[in-house]
Amino acid sequence: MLRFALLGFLQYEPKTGYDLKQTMDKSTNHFWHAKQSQIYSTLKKMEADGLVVSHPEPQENRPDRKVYTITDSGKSAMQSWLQQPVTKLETPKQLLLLKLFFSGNIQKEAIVTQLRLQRNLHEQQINLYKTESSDFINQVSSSFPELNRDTFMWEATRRFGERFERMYMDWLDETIGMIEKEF
Amino acid sequence: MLRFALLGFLQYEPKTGYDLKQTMDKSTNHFWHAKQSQIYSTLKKMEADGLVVSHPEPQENRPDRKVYTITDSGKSAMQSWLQQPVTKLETPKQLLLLKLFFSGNIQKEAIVTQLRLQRNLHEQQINLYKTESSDFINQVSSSFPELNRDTFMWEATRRFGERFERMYMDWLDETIGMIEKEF
DNA sequence: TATAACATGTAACTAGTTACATGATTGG
DNA sequence: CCAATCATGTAACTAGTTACATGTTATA
Repeated sequence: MLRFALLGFLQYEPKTGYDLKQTMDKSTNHFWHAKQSQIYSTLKKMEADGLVVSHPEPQENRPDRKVYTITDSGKSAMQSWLQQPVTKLETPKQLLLLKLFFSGNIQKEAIVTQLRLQRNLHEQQINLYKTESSDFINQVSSSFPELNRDTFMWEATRRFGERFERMYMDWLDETIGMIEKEF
Repeated sequence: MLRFALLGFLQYEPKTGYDLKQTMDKSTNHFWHAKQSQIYSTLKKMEADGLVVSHPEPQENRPDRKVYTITDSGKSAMQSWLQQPVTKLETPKQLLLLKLFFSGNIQKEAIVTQLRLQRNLHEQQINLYKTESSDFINQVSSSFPELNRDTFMWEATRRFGERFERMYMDWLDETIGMIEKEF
């Protein structure tokens, strides 16, 4: 599926594997991420499949930049993927919940410490959504008003992130409270 | 990580790969799942690593049941895993958000249809949490009061699921509303 | 009559992670 | 002087999915 994330970004403009990593880290990171090495190898396969083409851009004292451009075939693959309905729920793997599920014989204090640590992490994350992510989207939408339908969607995913973190923190607070009282 | 899910269940009683699949599907499915084939191959590796041992149980007209029992080494591996803090946030891959992120050029109606379909799926899921999951936990906790610390944790993960689905539905409703009005 | 439940697994594949290798430039 | 940024990639690995293979018994 990473290929569709990459195609999505290449629809805006040609980019290198390195650029794509930066872009993903700044934008889709909270619902789609990839390591640099996976991006490089996926781009290679995508070129073999005719979804993108690469052109080397020579540089001094650096490896050439390898700039990937989406092809017509890539564009239509992307559009048909976007049209396809998502008919199943995703049940992503959540390490913390797995650990908690089997923590019946762990001391109260250790569990509370574990959950408080998570609470801090989620608090940091919600702040990022409210500041950095929000600022970035506002900046693009005021600089490029023609992208308003795109930024609308970016904002929708940002709102999801914010709601998710809020929900997670509320659940942690509730659970920590219950453990302290009842466990 | 699947190994720890399997070890967790084997702490209660010896089980076959087939049993473990049934158990996971009924309990941890919303935060940890695996295919039957992955469970079989993971158990094999776990036996090679000394975390479990298997004993064949002959049956008539059926393949032998291969019953796995957790070893002392498996028990201590599980306990030390449970003690380890989770220090990073997980950012699981979410296909729907990825698709939505790149849906700026898709017709309004197609997006709304996509999101309404999701809404139905999440509504079904929240109902499962409120009925089946809840009933199962209540049943175990009244039949086996000695497992009350375990069922407390199961219930905590169930509440997470319920809150997650509630949040997801609220976000979908908000987003559908905004698309209908502003997009 | 067919399909679900029981019960095992292998093989081939895709996806993703970790570690390694190279090497210049810029900023603290 | 050290770390970060720029820029590419390969190799070995772990994790997970899909498809195949086998065969009985109970239920609808």
